[in-house]
Amino acid sequence: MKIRTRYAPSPTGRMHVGNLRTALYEYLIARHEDGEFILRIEDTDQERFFEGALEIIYRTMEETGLDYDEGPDKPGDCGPYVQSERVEAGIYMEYAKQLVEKGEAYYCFCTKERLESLKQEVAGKEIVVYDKHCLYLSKEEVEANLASGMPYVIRQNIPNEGTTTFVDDIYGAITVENSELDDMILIKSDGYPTYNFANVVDDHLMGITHVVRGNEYLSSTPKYIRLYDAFGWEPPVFVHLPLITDEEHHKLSKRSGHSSFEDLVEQGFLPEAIVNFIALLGWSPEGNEELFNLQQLIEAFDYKRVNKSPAVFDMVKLRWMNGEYIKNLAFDEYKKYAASYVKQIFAKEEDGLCINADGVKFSEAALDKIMDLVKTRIEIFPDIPEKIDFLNQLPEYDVAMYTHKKMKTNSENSLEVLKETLPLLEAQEDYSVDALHDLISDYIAKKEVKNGLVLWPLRTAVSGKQSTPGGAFEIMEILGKEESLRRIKVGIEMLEAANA
RNA sequence: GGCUCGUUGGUCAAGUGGUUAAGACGCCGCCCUCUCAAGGCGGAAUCAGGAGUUCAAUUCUCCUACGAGCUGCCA
Repeated sequence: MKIRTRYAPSPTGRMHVGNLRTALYEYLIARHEDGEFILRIEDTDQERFFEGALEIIYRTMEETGLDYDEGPDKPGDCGPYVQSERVEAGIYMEYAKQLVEKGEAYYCFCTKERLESLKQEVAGKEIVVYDKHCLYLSKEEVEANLASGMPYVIRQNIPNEGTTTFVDDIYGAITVENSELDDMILIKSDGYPTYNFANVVDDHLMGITHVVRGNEYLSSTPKYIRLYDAFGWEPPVFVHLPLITDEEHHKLSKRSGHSSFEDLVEQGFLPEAIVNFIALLGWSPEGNEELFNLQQLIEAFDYKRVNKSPAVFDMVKLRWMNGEYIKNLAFDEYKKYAASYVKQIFAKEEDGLCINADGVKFSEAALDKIMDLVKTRIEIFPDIPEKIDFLNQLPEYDVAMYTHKKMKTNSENSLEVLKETLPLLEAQEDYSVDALHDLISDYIAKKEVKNGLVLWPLRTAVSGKQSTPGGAFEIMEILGKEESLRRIKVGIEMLEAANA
């Protein structure tokens, strides 16, 4: 039989990474076996409905590459794919009534007040166990209540004796006492089904073979099993996933900065890297490889290798992985993301040219060089500005920076090097890296000193920073002759003042 | 409180009744090097605790501890 999985989010906001991983695994399980993957919108909670959430879902599926075969915007044979539309079609009520007729469910007219009175406090928490009060209403009473328009819900009738067992493909056999299972509500008083009910009905009607969902449903799954049994339906394969936590081993929260896919993208992470990273949270491939694109994940994904224990969402490793993806990006692709971060450091932009605080103009080619320099040195795009800010303006730096023990430089020999190279650089027209390299190498060779003795002062003068992406030649090439010379002269003045 | 699930280095994790208990991130060191990265090489670091089964348990069983989830007219 062909595998069919579904991703069934509620449109309540941004897509949480836990949900995204569930969607990913559902997608992967289906695609690995050449099966079908469908999208179903579970908007049965009218209060939590969030305006734009549907668009977020579509966009996220698009950006992550999780294409589905059927969904609200891709009609198939099992529509509609939005639960509120299915409510209008009367689907859930019809099935609920079937259950009532079978005695597997019943109308409940209990008021809020009565339910309140059932509340008990245990260990600081309020819990309600429904007492099946309305199960014992006579048929006449029920008819009369319904006729009078009294509000009602429909509840599942679970016996107080016996046990219910199901087998989860990851966690194995799970058994619970029926007496532990509450008579959960199937149809709410507004006529909408609860998640619990709609899920079972839709999964069956849509031919879902593998139900993949978070661990938090593990302990309520026996109730679903009883629903399948009550209908006489074959239950699907259940695949429950371990949860994802923050560094404190708590459920991911908004505060921790990794709560949603969109947050991550806004922080400068690439969708592909996010997908790759979350795929490895709760699942591992057979080999040692860790970098997988979606296609490779489809091939490698054997859901039997999903593990049981919760996983911490490690931002540090995500950053590393994102850096790997950035390094592997083709330059043109990389440029699309990086350009705005490079441009933002400059004072202004005129006629497509970036102009720095001192009026130095940077060509398109110079910008490309900057981006290239920074490509292997960042993990996320927002890392760029602070690495190249010195290009906008020579920072105020301490002369002490010219003194470097390992380079064997000090303020005296640094001054000497700058003064000696200045005329050479003034005479030089070609400021390409290669040409500068030849020029200075020649000077170094004649002077018979180590590279560092010359290049450290030059790089310092031209950048004013302890560390920079690229070396003296690269920086001079980008700054151009005029600005490079100006900065070297500034260095000479500083050193002369210090040595005086 | 009850129920359910989980526990291999700081983190992601492989693995098995007998192994020197993989690999990755991070950390540390070395090499390369004009700085920072990248790259290369190396290092420290793990089977929650206790019983039992067994010739042998990280692996099987039980208990304890700890953690998480559920216990909604939320999903």
